[in-house]
Amino acid sequence: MIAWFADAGRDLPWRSPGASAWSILVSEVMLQQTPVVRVLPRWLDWMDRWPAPADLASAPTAEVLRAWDRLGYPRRALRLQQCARAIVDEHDGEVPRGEEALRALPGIGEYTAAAVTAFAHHDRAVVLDTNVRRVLARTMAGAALPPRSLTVAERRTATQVLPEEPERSVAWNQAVMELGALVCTAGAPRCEQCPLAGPACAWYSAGRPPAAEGSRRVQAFAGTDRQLRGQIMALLRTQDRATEQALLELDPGDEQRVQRCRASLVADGLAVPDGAGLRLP
DNA sequence: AAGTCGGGGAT
DNA sequence: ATCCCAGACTT
Repeated sequence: MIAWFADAGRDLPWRSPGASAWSILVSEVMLQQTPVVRVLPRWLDWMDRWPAPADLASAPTAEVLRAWDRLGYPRRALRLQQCARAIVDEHDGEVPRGEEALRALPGIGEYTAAAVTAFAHHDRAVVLDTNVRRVLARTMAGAALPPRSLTVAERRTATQVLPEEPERSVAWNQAVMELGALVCTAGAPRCEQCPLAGPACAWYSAGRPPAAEGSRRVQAFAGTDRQLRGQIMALLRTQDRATEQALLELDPGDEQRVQRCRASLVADGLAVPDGAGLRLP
């Protein structure tokens, strides 16, 4: 796996030897539910503009939200700035070491704390993202896809296969994630390119049986509050403010929905009232 | 354990 | 149209 990564791994800027712990943390937050190709340009601009936690901490929040652009889930941008402020206030401006201290930061959950521990501090940590879960589900459990939510069995397996030696554990984490992203993909896995194709993979050995028919039942997007909230945020990013008229035009048929979304954005701190309209905080 | 929260490219 | 993406947080 580690040899495969050395040969096939992507050359991403947050993996360069000169990348700071903060820049790696920023990349991990941006990559939460957002593909690499879309994060790349935003991350480059972001790090050029706010290279250290103190820079982001003192930036106008409206500019932070604009720089976040269309990465999605803009609450992540808000939390990232809160994270920067917490690092400045509580950790002397340095990304803290240790999963417990990292998890106490806004927007840093189990996965990101482990990823920063491994990739920024080069300490041993059980990194379990969607890619690792899928690779382990196939190779170890013989299943086409991992369970819907993270289970204790998955944590146990991931801990079991993680190399003891810290440097190797970091390389392993990086390699398994990359394998899941490039080869052991959700849709059409490229088993012919996989170093684990064969006895090393239970799913491959079993003839790649299809996933059980579990209705994933993901929330639809068109017509939801999520979509309208996104449209409102897009409006606020490009124009300085949005009038009530402009907001209502986003969904002329449902004023209730517009008002509901407007109120929820204010409640989330993503927008502030501006007369009857809205503006960025 | 289930819901909510963006957005875009692939299928 | 549906799926999927280096998840976090609330209920």
